[in-house]
Amino acid sequence: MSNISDVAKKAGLSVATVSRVINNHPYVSEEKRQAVYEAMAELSYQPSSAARQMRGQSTKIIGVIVPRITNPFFSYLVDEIQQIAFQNAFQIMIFQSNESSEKELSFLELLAKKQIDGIIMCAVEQDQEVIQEFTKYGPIVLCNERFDNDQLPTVSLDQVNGAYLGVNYLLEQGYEKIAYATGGQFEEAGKDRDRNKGFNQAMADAKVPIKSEWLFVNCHTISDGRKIAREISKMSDVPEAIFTGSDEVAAGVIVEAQKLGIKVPLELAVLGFDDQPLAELTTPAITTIRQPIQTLGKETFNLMLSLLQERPYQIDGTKLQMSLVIRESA
Amino acid sequence: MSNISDVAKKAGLSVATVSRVINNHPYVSEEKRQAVYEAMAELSYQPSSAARQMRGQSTKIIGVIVPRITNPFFSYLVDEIQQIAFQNAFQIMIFQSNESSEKELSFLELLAKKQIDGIIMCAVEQDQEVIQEFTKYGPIVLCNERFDNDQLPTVSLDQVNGAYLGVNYLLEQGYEKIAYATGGQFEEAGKDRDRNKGFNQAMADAKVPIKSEWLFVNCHTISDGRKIAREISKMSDVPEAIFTGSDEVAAGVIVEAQKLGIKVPLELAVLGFDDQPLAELTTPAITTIRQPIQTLGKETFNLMLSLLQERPYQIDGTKLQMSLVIRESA
DNA sequence: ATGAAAGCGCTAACAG
DNA sequence: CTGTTAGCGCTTTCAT
Repeated sequence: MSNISDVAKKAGLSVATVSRVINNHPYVSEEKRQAVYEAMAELSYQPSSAARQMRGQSTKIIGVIVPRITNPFFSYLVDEIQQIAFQNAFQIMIFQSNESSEKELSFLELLAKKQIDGIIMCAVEQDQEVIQEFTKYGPIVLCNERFDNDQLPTVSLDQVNGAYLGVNYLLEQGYEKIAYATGGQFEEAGKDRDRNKGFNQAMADAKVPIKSEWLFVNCHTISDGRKIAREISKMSDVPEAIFTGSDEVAAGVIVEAQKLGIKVPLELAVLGFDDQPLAELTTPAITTIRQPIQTLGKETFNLMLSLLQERPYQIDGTKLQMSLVIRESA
Repeated sequence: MSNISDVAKKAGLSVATVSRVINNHPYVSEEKRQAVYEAMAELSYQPSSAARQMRGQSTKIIGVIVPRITNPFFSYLVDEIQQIAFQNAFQIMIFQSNESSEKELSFLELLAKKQIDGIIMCAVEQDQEVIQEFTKYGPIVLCNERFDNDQLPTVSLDQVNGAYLGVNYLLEQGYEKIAYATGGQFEEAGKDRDRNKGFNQAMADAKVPIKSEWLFVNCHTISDGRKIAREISKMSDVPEAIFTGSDEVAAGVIVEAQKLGIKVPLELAVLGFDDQPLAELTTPAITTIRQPIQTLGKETFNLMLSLLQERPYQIDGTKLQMSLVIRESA
């Protein structure tokens, strides 16, 4: 590997001039600039990123924390972020927090070590104060997660509205006995609180009571969905419809319900969330709430970029709307 | 951020000693070692990775190239690799080549820039010589891809056998009019050539002729699968079964076929590949060839690690067997 | 067993 | 416009 002084020697110039050319500084004559380019090409020179980093420059790497990459919602989100990062000459480093706050902390520390320029958090396990503390090392932006008093730069979708949209649709279809599967604990302040709020609000607006037996917590996977279907099948008072937190859960409910002889949507209407590819694969296909993942990813990265460059950025919220996709399951 | 000399000062020792402690060198008295640890803790000192890299040390980052992370096969593979990388204190950097050889090349160059220690290629777009060239900068291991005369360290599954297994099962079920959807071009030397070989072999062994109209090339997605179903429905001579290159394609075929009134598996048996979660979601559920992704990921990373540490590693091929998972679609 | 000091490759004053 | 030079934080001889 050749270094900057090899290039300088070859071009018959000083390292400073070479450095200036690399960094597109003004005040270099066109003639010498060309000479440097030639020398770089001949030596197939690549500036050492380590050395540049040490000089306090950026790493051109953004960390992205997700709970788990195998969840299609996140793999699509990461895909989007990575595409536009690549266009901007950034690499991204994916971290899976696996709902472990220690793991998350170890990723945050990479920012302190200056191994990455910034972090996009699509999952958060720490308290706000802890995260806030790390912002002094570099920008941290929250993506589709938020704290109630958001001090941190955040791009998020209106989950309250998303849930309201879904539950309200169920209500409009005439369903009143509505079950709900949340990814969190159905707590005031915990995970998925915004969706819970939307659910509560829609039910309250329609003056339909919520039945606590029909509340399923901590549901994320296909097999969680299957479990729900089994539980429902054993109930004496069964719900007519269920609003789930993801298409995967919905798919699980549908598949298992049918195995148990429960007709969907006739005996149990199922509403998904996300609009993942698999939503079209089940029979019946899943009616769901579409989250604009592409725009979400794009806006998040743009916000990160503007923070890095210390220029203002206005998020275009109009493109971040949830929408209802009606198929067959509800 | 405090640096090594802050720690040295605090501990009343030299930077050299601190460095020795950090790197677990011998010849440091237990007493001073403790003093250093204390000072590090008090200052919450983190060695700068940039500085270490510049000293020719490793980055503790492995790059992983996949075609696209949204493909569940790869997201599960990456998940597995990342889990065991984390256990070994490595970070992984995911690159999506999107079937573009320029993109792939730009990732390979990160190895030359010493920004990463090694590369795991789960997709390859370059010629072998090009890749070989980069091995002088660090280890490159192929994962589930291979060249015919493999010079490069490789962990791969027996795709010939996998395909043979599937097609043979179809044959055993009495199907003779068998269609085949490959991810490549059905060429002797191109992509998916091993599976093609398995297909050809199984058909030849059973003395069943291959019909070229029933060969579909370049199929990867659900919508590719749908397209196939539509084409089949228009044929005058229709196949009785189809062997696909992935569960996604199979799912697309199934969903669209049923929409068109073709009964699966009665009128068209469908065989998938991978055993992805979605294989259980369609009606009928997909009969498929299971690839041992977890073991594949683990063996690949272990091989990389051994290369990095320049010690030998024997891949345990017995755990890398394909298997047939019989469900309902064939 | 410990410390002083020489770089690793690069950028950014500073001087011309 | 261009060159000289002092570090960035760390590891590693080479002394002691």
